[in-house]
Amino acid sequence: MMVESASETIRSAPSGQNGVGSISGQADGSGGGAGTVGSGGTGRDSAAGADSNGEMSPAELLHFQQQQALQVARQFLLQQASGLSSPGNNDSKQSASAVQVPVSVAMMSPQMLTPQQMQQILSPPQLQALLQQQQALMLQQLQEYYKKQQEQLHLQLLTQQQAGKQQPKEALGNKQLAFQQQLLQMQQLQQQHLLNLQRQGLVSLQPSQASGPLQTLPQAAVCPTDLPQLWKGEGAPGQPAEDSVKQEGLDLTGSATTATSFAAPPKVSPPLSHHTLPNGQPTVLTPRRDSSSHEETPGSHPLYGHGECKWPGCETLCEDLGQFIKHLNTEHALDDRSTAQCRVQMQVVQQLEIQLAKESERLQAMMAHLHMRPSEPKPFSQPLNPVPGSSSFSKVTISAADSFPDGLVHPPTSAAAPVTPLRPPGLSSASLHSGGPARRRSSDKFCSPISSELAQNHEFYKNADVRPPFTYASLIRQAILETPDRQLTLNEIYNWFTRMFAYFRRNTATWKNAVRHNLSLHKCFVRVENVKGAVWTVDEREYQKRRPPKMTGSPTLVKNMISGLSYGALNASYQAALAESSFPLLSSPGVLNPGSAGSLLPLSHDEVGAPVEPLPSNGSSSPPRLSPPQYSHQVQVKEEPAEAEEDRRPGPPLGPPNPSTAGPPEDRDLEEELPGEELS
DNA sequence: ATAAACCTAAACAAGA
DNA sequence: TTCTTGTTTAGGTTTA
Repeated sequence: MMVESASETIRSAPSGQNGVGSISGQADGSGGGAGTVGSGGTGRDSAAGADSNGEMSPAELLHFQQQQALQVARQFLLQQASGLSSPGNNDSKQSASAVQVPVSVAMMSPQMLTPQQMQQILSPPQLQALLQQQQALMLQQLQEYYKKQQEQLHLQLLTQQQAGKQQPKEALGNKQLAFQQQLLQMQQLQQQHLLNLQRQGLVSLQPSQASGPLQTLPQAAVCPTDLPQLWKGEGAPGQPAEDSVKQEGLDLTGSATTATSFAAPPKVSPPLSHHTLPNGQPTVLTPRRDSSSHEETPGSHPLYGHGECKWPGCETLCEDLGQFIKHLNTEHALDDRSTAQCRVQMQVVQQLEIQLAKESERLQAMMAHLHMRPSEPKPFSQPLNPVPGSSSFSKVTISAADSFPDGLVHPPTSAAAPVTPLRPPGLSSASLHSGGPARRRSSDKFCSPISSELAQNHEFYKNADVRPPFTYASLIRQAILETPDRQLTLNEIYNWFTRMFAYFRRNTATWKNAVRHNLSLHKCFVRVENVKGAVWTVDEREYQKRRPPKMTGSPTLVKNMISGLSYGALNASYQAALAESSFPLLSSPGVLNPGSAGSLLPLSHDEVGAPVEPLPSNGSSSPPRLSPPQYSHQVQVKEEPAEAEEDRRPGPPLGPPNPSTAGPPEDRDLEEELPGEELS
């Protein structure tokens, strides 16, 4: 930071006194002490306005993200349901990094949100951003999760063998020891067990139709009863059954324990635990028999993609399908480990379903509350239902040998699948892609077209008290560029903010200060003196200059963008980029039609992310701050003084969401550019 | 761990 | 004197 301002810091202000400590608070009182408090750690962004609002707590934010994640998960589920039936599809989809999102989702836990936050959640831009973020996050989580799962599985398996059904992993330590001792015996037992399983019916279970997510589990969970029994016989070195509870997720064996285990309800998500084990139904294991199943699918295999084995936690590289099959048969043969993994997978799926159901419910309630009728209660319910592909994963997936692999949570690699997310009626298509939690600057980083985003969600921002996911700088720039003259007085900028965003109708002191601060701080904003005052213009070159560093080449971003589900977003981005680069005004809805750009879709991240530089940025020395704007347009200083009035109101009681929207159509400039804006 | 980009708060100065 | 506009600092958060 110093750096930037440094150059200009020549100022010789006698600031000595101000120094640090002046605690005086003449300010608007909103932020009494240092901002510290208000912003509360992480969640800050959304809290931006938090000073007074202060609604978003870190936890809430987290929840928010989780919600988004669920959404993503749901989408994946839907996708699977719809197209997946054909294994082939999978392959194609897998092109991108296989994102196994769902799992991560399963690990999330719900929390409460305040109405306001909900609004935020629904904000298109935020949603979009959130989705993107979530994807990246999920990838990581998934990987980690798988690893852990595997480890746990292993341990648990061992444990179980030793102790018998009820043993919880807690005792792992002991169990391990015991395990070592009895390892041999165990193996033998295992073999027997496996044989039994095979006999019993590795055949898959029929996807029973579960009306609710939960039901699915029980049956699906099925694990061969015999197994437990066998293990039981072994007698484990004392392990209290109590612990079992903790395992919830992994409680594979559970079934054996059946009754007992149930007794102790898992703390977290009750449903899960019990799902595990219905009476022995061989189902689970079935899948494993991969060998047979794969063979069936000619050119591809659900567990094979991108040259590597998709078995949870495996990732072994296989040159071709043949090799993969071989690998599958050797490494993932029907053994205890594979079995356990299957069970885990089952659990994962079940958890996801449950979680999804819960979150869906909540989402619906939220949307209903916000008057945004989710036209899709069905979406998720579907998954739960016995829909062919997706529906109750647990059952279907697992049971059917073939489906099984697929059932593995790996989500169809997003990228490919054109997701048709559910969009709240009220939101524009653009909103869809918008993930959510978008960090405010995200848009900036993504070079996302603020203009397009704004154009498309104009109404939304105008009416919803949601903080726009753009930086002050980008907003200011947008405001300025939207005018014919490409110049605005400070007051006009203020007006633009309040007119365009409901959010900025509050806490005026705060954001206005921020606006002024940004104008002064960023070189891209050039102040031009006029007889009647001064106007601010944008030095596009400078503006563009500051972006590259952030955005370029961030693998993560790229990933996110690719896997970003909605290519709609890409389209929007692209369009916006174009619009921004060439003619900001183009951003008007009519011009930028998402649909039309469909063909452009296949952009590389680079294209999308790369800063659009309309100007021959030779990167040469950027003229110091006051250098004349190099923006193509000559800046002609306006004569007319800004009309100040309207905004002065400290907090224009926009109380209600619909506020002034109709608002002060003060700026004629704007209206010209964004016709229809005032319409609603 | 660090730097960069952002954000918020706040002190000040100049001018109306 | 008060308010607006600008400029700077400072400190905190997030992200790469």
